[in-house]
Amino acid sequence: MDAGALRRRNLSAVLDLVHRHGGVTRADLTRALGLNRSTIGDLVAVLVEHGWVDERDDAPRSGVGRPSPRVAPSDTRVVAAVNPELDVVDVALVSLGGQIVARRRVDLDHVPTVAETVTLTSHTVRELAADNPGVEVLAAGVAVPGLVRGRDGHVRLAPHLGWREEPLAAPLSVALGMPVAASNDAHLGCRAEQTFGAGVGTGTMLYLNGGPSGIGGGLVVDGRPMDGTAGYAGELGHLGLDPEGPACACGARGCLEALAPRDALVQAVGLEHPDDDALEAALVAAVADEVGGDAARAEVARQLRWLGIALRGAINLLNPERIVLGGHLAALWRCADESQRASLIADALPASAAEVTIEPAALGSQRLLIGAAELAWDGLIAAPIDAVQGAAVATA
Amino acid sequence: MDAGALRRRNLSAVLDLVHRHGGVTRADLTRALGLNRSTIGDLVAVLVEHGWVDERDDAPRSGVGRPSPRVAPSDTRVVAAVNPELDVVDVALVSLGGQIVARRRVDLDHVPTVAETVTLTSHTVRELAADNPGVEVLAAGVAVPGLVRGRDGHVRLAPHLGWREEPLAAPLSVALGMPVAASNDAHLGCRAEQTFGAGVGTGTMLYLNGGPSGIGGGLVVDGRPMDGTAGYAGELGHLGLDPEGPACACGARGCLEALAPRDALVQAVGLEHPDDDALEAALVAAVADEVGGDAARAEVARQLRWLGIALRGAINLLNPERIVLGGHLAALWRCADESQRASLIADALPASAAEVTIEPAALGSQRLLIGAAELAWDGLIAAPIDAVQGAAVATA
DNA sequence: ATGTATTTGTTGGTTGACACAACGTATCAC
DNA sequence: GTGATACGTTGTGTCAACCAACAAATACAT
Repeated sequence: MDAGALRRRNLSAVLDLVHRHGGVTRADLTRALGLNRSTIGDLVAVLVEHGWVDERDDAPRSGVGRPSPRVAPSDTRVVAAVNPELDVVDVALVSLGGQIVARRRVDLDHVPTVAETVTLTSHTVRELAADNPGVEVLAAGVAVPGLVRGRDGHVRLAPHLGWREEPLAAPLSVALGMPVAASNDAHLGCRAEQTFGAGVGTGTMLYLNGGPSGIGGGLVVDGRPMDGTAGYAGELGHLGLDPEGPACACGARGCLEALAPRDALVQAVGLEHPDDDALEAALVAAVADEVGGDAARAEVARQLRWLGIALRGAINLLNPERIVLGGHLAALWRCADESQRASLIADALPASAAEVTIEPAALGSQRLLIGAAELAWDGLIAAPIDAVQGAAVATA
Repeated sequence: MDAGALRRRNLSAVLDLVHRHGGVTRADLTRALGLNRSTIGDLVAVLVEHGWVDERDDAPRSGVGRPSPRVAPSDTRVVAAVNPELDVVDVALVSLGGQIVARRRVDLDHVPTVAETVTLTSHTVRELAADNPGVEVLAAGVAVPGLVRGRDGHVRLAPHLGWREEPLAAPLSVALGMPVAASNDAHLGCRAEQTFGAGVGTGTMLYLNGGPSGIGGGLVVDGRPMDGTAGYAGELGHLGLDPEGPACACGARGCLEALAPRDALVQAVGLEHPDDDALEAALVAAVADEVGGDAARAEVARQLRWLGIALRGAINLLNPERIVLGGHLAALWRCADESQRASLIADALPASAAEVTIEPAALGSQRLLIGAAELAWDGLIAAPIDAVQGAAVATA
């Protein structure tokens, strides 16, 4: 590593801290990075000069001494976040600091193709940029419900959307004129929760998301997202738990996904196409209903049992610090009683079980877009100076 | 990160390359690290000056141009590696470069206590050092068959040895007068295979070891050992595969360890207390025996099926580049036919399954000691200059 | 044998990033 | 106000890595 790389690394570390905390004082930066005050001053000055951050005098007073200015993320630099789904393409502009600046859900009466997704996204990003004068869109990230090769953002298989072996990041990058990265939606949900949600500050974390099309997940190891060799890690839905269990869409038997499907919960509460919030509310109500809640209670207990077996394996394998549950798995968690919650990890090895905490996801429906934005920010935060000089920048 | 840290990092990177390859040319170092020739020259000079490496003219000639001297690890700097087991304390001195310089197995007629292990180790290390004049023993690493808290080398539980909540690294460090680290034996086997064995060069790797006391394992993520939050990761033996399966020593049901025990293979071939090599040979012979091999074939097939279900889950969860099998799991692999080998990963998601290769472990009975030595080298390689100035050094 | 191309080590000077010390400045407590 | 505290600012110093020019050692062609 040469001296230039050292500078890039430190600039990157400062920008990353500002991003994660949505603004920190210079004094905080000095403490967090262990660098000299004058060096921090210099680094911040470079970032200000390049337009990444602003210095403001609105930091909370923390005691005696000269107050330290707050280094705040620029509110004009944004990235685009995209999430194609069954009947909608969800697009947002997300600022440094992880705030959604603008969002538009483009409803469709059919499942989008890749080509449609590219053109729709491209139009929508331009519209959003036009509606928000002054913002610069620097890069884009896509959350895809399926297996995505991380290296080049190529979609291997998105069964839900009917996509198979389709390049996605490359054509979208051409259409938008900016760098584009794509990844699996659950991975990005995991990233979002780890950066801004229920997993803030954790080193090793496991995220499981239950959705209509199955159970996906993501892993964070030593504070960094772990995507596996090609980007396909985190498929917790396909842990084999019961050789005699029901057949799974993946071809095997007794996967967690087949044993704890969202549909079964929806049926148990008698709703049609509820969103996650509605399902959770109905489930909590049904479980609390002493008279008519038997079916719901039974299904919840059944799914919690399988979830516990899956978590046992994952905890023993990974010794995580935290497990974050999203989607219908969060709903299960919320309507479980204390003993059910305890039994979720009861069968794991005690040493590992003692250190793990389980939390429901915190970011709700913004999760995937924030995660996709994180993916887009990656390259920019890693090399903030090169990025400004080198990248194609779309300005409204 | 300041300039001093940069220097330390680069020194450390050079020393690490020399360690992993047992010697590299200066030209190789410039290519691998991307630093200037003069910088590499400087870094190597510092390491030579501090006694970590020697420069020799015995590099293989690689073509035209001035030959580059070989930077070889010092053969006098060693660490101690220790592996307490049921009826033996195995101790070795391991050089930079991963070579076992000296080894002594201290046989016992009983299971050693922690206190015995400490005194036996301490004596044996001094003896080995005395037998090898000139070597400096700089640190020690212990491979423990049980759960070890990585932070402080405290043994949470080693059922095999009857140890429970016993400090180990701390008293041994006092006895030896040098830094001591301890970790789980399967973790260290994993490290050894990843550094010098069947996993060299892999980014994400999974290691499973089958032994008389169960199935353990280790993980490597992005080229670095992944120990989990407290050091208990890698317990692949306790993936729950069958809710109706046999009870496991851990208290749960249907763990891989309970479904594919070494004992069952030993029984199937009718041996008593064979070592891994003997078991493997007998198993291969029995499976090839058309007349009398039915019992062995059946048990091998049964265990391979369960191993496949476990690997399915692990592959889907981690998308590893390589899976390394040790102990009786390697024996299973060696006597499996092509179709059985293929079916091991057949049920995993195709995208992940396509990228993974399975290999039997390569380092045999040296694995644990080499891994324990790696643990000891960690701190020294991370800060080679500070280590020499600061550490207590035992000289023969 | 000789010369040329190629690769690498060596040397002295230069650049750049961060540290340090001294000083200036803004707040709090009294 | 006054002192204590904490922090930003400025100029100087140090150290690590780079660079360019040169020297050395090999392979290969003639």
